[in-house]
Amino acid sequence: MKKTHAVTIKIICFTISDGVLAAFLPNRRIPGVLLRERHALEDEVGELIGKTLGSKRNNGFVEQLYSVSDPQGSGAVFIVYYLLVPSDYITKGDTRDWISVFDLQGSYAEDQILLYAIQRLQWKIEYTNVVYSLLPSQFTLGELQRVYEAILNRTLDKRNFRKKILSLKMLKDTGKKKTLGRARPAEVYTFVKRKPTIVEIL
Amino acid sequence: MKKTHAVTIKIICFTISDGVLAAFLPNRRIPGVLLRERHALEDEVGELIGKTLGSKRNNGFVEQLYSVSDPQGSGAVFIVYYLLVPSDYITKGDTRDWISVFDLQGSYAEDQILLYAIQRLQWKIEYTNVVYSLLPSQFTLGELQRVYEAILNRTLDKRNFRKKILSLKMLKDTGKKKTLGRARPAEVYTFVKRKPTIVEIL
DNA sequence: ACAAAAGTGTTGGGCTTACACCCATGT
DNA sequence: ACATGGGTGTAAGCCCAACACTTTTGT
Repeated sequence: MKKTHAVTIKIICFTISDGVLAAFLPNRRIPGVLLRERHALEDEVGELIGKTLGSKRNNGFVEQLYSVSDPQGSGAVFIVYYLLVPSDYITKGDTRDWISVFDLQGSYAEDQILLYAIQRLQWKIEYTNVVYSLLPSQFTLGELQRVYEAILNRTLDKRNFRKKILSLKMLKDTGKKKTLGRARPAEVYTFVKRKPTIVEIL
Repeated sequence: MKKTHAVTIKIICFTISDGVLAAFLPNRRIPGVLLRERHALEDEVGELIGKTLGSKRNNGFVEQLYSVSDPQGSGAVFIVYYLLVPSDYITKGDTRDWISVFDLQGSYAEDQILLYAIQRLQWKIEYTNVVYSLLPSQFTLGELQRVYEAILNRTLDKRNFRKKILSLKMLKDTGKKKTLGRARPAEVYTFVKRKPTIVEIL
């Protein structure tokens, strides 16, 4: 009686593309790889990211969602992660493989997993700084707000947003300014820490 | 090149014993079983609960914590759960295997996992009704409050606690009264739902 | 000059916290 | 009668949500 199992790692890659939260779903499936023998989960996650996104570096935020066994009874185990990458980081894959997640209707098998991943992400950005992994190192408060709005799928009040973010001391003012389009230049900020950090809600 | 792995399910059993949050840790280890081939995770979780606690029924709340691969590089995978059981439900195992969790000092290998499990549990009881699985079907507000205090490891204000709990509409007043020790009899309540439910925080 | 995004304060309501005394029973 | 836990209300502070106008630039 053997007790070994095929273990598959699946990763939902999120990015913000054209101001919209999108997930990488070629053929409408969440990409996965079999965990090789004598390999650690974290290493394989890195492998899979490289394979699907065409990049070896991994500076995005990764979080494990949960593990499930195959409902068909094969005994196969799936371990699901999600990942945040800035859109300019993507070098591989068809643009059409990126699905705007708030369009999906629950009609595909894996949509429940996606919906759960979105919820987890929405919770996470409320009390951590993980959005750093969706932004370039320098950005404006407007750009940051648009990232939050894309993930939360609703508009936010500009003044309240700024008050809250600045009170959390997540950001550092560079003193520089940046002009986008034909409008007043905006103050440029960077994140104090580019590592996942729980920010005090006071 | 085979791609199969030993998958071990581990369960941290929590209970409230003498007003203290305790975990079942025989030999100071988190109990586990190897996942058998062609078996689903949930079934094996039930098995493990029966084996370790000596009961086939499982009416406790179970939640998956996360999965890790063996840091030694063996490729083994561990999937960790935690479970809430009322203390009178336990029929097997030495009383001394139940460790008061706020006594532990991080000196054992698995203490980090335990600390994380406690944190998850603390979060969970703040916005769900899962404490039902630590209580008999009928109980007083005082008993409920002592469960919360045991898990959160701090005292709570009696009046504020009652206001909050009652406003959440988790409980149903039975009209009955129950007297504990030499004191005024207390109103007896039951949970409206004995299934995990997210309660509105308004 | 005008369009477009940046920047800036105040107010009201709701929630959370802190806090002290009387009540009903068992011994 | 006294010890024990049950039961109750109010006030202050804090956080969140709503809301409108001026500023600076590009065209």
